[in-house]
Amino acid sequence: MASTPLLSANTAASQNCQKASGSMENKATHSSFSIESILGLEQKDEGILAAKSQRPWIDTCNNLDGNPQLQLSAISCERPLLHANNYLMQEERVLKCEKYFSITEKVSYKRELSWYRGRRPRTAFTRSQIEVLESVFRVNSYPGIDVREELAHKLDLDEDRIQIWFQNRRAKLKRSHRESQFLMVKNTFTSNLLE
Amino acid sequence: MASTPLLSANTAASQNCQKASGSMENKATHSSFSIESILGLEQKDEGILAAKSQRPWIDTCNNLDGNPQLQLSAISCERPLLHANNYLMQEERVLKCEKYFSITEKVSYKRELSWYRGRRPRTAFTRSQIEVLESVFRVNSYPGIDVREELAHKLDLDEDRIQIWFQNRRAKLKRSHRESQFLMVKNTFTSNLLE
DNA sequence: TTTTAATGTAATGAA
DNA sequence: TTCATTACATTAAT
Repeated sequence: MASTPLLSANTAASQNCQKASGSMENKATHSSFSIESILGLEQKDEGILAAKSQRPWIDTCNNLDGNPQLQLSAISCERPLLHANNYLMQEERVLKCEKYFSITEKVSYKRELSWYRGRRPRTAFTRSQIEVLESVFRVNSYPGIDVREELAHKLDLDEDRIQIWFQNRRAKLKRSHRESQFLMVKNTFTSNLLE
Repeated sequence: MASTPLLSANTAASQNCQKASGSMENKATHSSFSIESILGLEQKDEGILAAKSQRPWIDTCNNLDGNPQLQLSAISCERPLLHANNYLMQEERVLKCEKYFSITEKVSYKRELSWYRGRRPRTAFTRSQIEVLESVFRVNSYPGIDVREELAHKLDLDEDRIQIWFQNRRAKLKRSHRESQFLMVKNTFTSNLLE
């Protein structure tokens, strides 16, 4: 086992490209990588000051405290900075903010945290909601805005949730198709070898 | 919950316009939609001939038996049927299948089970592998594809394992921070009560 | 029992 | 929109 902790690497190659998960081409530059590429590039820009809120679930914070500083600091970091220092600072800020919530407004500690992380709390669809969505998906995997609005109303969900659900569902279908295609090819290939 | 499956809708409005995600204007025509708009458009294309199997560890089954029936029944079910009946049937099939394995090929009954359950056998990282992973994690908890490939090569692991490990490691870090923060809140709260 | 590898999927951003 | 990747909840192996 190589005991070199991979931290002594160096030289060049500071690209941040992400490989397509599941593809096996491009072993290009399998040589070494720089410290900079590990600590990587934090070229995270801040597209702050957007006009309309892209994160409606954060707005609930507005009537809970009069300290915009807290929201900004919590929202501004797109990438949740999980490494040591920044991460802790982040958490502390969230904590301070939490003091401004009343008991009743405080849904749960975890939920607040994810809010201030700037990420929408994960929606848990009910079984019946899934059933309806699936039944619609079977006949139309590309519902227009009208269908989505109708679904949103009938299922008591945001239209955005519907849209995202169909996007993810299409991705899942595509994945499963890829999978079955692969198996077919593989089986054909191996059976050709055997006969 | 509305039990009407939304398939009985009707009349007009068959546009397929996509709303800008995140905007909340234009509630135009929030009325109903036609069957045609649901059934519509099935313009499914298939980007076929994609490369990699999503469950490569199942492929090893090929050289262990000449009974594709077993593989098919095992693979075809996405959710590995964890409830009573199906699960038991599954186990019996695995047992029968196992007769075809030679001693050397038979790793362990449990391992076979997890294969046929469609779940990857749990990877047991060595201590030295963990050490390297941890040392990299300390400086960068979001390694790019280049770093992951490098790690995979040096540690003799699949790149997928590296990726999953970092995902779980990030989740663990988050959890521990949550917990310590929670303790801090509780302590602050109680000490405020006491003074 | 606890820890953690593996899985499924909602959410996000880039192209 | 797709696509890759993330967070997060859950399952299950150790």
